[in-house]
Amino acid sequence: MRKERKSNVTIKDVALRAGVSTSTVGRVVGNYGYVSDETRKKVLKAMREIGYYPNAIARSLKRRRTQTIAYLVPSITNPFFSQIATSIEDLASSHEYNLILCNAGTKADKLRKITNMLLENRVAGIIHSLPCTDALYNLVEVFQSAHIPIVSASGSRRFSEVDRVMADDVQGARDATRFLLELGHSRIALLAVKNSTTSKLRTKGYKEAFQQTGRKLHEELIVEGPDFSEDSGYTLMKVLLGRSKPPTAVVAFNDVMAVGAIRAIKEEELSIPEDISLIGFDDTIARLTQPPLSSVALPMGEIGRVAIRILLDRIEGKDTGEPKKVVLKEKLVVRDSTGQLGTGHG
Amino acid sequence: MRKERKSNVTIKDVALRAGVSTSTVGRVVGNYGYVSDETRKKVLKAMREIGYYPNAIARSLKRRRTQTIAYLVPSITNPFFSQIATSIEDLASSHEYNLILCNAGTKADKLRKITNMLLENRVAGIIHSLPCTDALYNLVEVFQSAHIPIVSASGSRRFSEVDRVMADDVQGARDATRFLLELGHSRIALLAVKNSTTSKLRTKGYKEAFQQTGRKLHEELIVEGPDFSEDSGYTLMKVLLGRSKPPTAVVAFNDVMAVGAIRAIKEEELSIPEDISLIGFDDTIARLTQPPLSSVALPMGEIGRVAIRILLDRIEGKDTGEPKKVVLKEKLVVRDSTGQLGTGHG
DNA sequence: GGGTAATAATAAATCTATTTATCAAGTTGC
DNA sequence: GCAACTTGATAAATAGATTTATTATTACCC
Repeated sequence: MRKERKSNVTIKDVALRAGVSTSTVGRVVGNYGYVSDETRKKVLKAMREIGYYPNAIARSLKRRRTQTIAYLVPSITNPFFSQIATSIEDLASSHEYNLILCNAGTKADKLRKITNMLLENRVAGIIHSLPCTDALYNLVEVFQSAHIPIVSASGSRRFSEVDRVMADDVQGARDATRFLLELGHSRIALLAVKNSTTSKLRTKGYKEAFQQTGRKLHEELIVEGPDFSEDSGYTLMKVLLGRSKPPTAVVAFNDVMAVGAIRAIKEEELSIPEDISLIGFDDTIARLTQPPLSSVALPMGEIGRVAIRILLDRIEGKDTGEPKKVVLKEKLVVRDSTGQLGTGHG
Repeated sequence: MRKERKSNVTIKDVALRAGVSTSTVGRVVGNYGYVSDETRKKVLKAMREIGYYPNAIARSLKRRRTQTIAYLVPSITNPFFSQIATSIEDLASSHEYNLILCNAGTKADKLRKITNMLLENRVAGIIHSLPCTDALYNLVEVFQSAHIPIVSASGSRRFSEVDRVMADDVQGARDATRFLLELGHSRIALLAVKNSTTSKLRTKGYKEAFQQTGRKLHEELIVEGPDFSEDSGYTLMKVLLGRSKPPTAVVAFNDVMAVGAIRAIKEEELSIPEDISLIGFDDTIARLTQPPLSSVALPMGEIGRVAIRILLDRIEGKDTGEPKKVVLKEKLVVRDSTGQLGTGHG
């Protein structure tokens, strides 16, 4: 014989059962105002007995705010975003906020629809990792004028009126390149990607490393692929290896492209790191490659945590200052794909 | 000079502007009852002019139901779950439902907290991919008695009163094993995992393949690791290769363990597939291994789609029948890690 | 004991959209 | 011409919790 838990038990029923007014029950539930210990006990007992749990909808309506925030991503299957999502969810949940996850995809229509949905649902704030598009412009404008805070977590950097948290791609690429330079390499290739803001920043960091160490930069070793795929990495690496003066080290835009590069290198019967050193970016599948790949890890967890903290401060009015811009360090994780120049037999 | 979009524009303001009653506006927005074309136009015009968008909270309160469903997973970073999440989100969104994503982790407390949160927020239904635990029992019981539909999407199979959608692990493992048997292998190892229901089912399928083809099963080639990690795969494979009669083919519980196995095999200077054929499960990173791994693909997208369809039918009362159990086919994707027995030089 | 303050509890208003009951006006039927 | 019906719009009740204004009670001090 189990207790039937009806969803329509209200504060009124509790009040009736406890023999007090609804407002008194409200004060017990909401933990505000004056309630004597005796009354509180009575009320709590009644609540347990009839299986009451508060209605968040009604509460939101009255309070004119919800405990819901949204996180918008291009694609949740991308581990980069899902890790940010995890850390956001974690902190949000411990502050009693619910997270709506929105897969915005790449179509403008979808994002417009999501924008409306979030407005109608009166979300308390949003975090996004979206690239700059017209639909994002629209979203930012609409939420700004509705005074709902927005934070970009490794999303578009273009809106100076929005709080932004991002990884320092320049520094990450610089560190990776310097590491290779210090190992004695100077013919260091960069596998980049066309039309990518991040790629441009990493290229900048790559160049800075040469400047800072006073070493000669070989412009022709910067090659650009059409996308972030393994194939792209493979093709670029093939081209480099086909040249009369191939590189002795390579920085790839991400781990997946690095995997493509590994395939190309092995096909030419060269070995890593003896003949060629290789560094990836993202540190997602780097542990699993053969040999395990040195890779620049992005602080996904930290990006999410900082973003949600800023957002909560904005929501709760603890921070009314100017829009923030937080830049977080990237960190090179050294594994077995990088080695001193000249240890090879090439 | 941009139009200030205030969040507190109500149906009342629209009514005032259009010169009609609030109920009339309500009928236009909600698209019910009698409204003359002329009046409708007037109202729509007023809505546009003052930037009105309906308040989903108030609507939910009155209608006594929300357009929100929840998807519960152990960890969203796992690509298996994030792919299911994507397909759920997709269909939910096109049916005007919002998705709350809940990372339940492994702690019972967290799931209990989520359970309460979802109840308080009056979600219309939930889908989960959670393993069987006490906290899940509690969740199922609570939602059942509140008459909120639940669907298990590749989660616990134990609740016969809940709709369940799952992949056919027996069939997947059977097909993979048969494929190897047909290539001439008979010493086929299985890298399993302790205390895993899925592992037990795959072991069953593995055994069935031998029975069906009338081939001799080597019990000693079924080995169990403590978890699903790469290390676990590596260690198990090392043990197998150390034996006097090592296997000529291996079925690994998942792709990550297969990567571990690859590492072990290469360490012994053996090659794939010449000396040893290898099949993984999940088809997540299989494209990226060296050589590209043959792997049993699970129908994540289909699982999500079927689950959300069932859930929506339950929510909208279109399906009031007995709990369903839908079993979906797994599909072996053949790449380069599998070959005919005896082509090797071992 | 009267006056002030602090404490407890209540009644009633509020939040916004939906929906029912109601009313007014116009149409049809006999 | 009056009842019955359809159409179009309105007023008011409703959903469930919060909050303000209000009343009742107790405590304390001179």
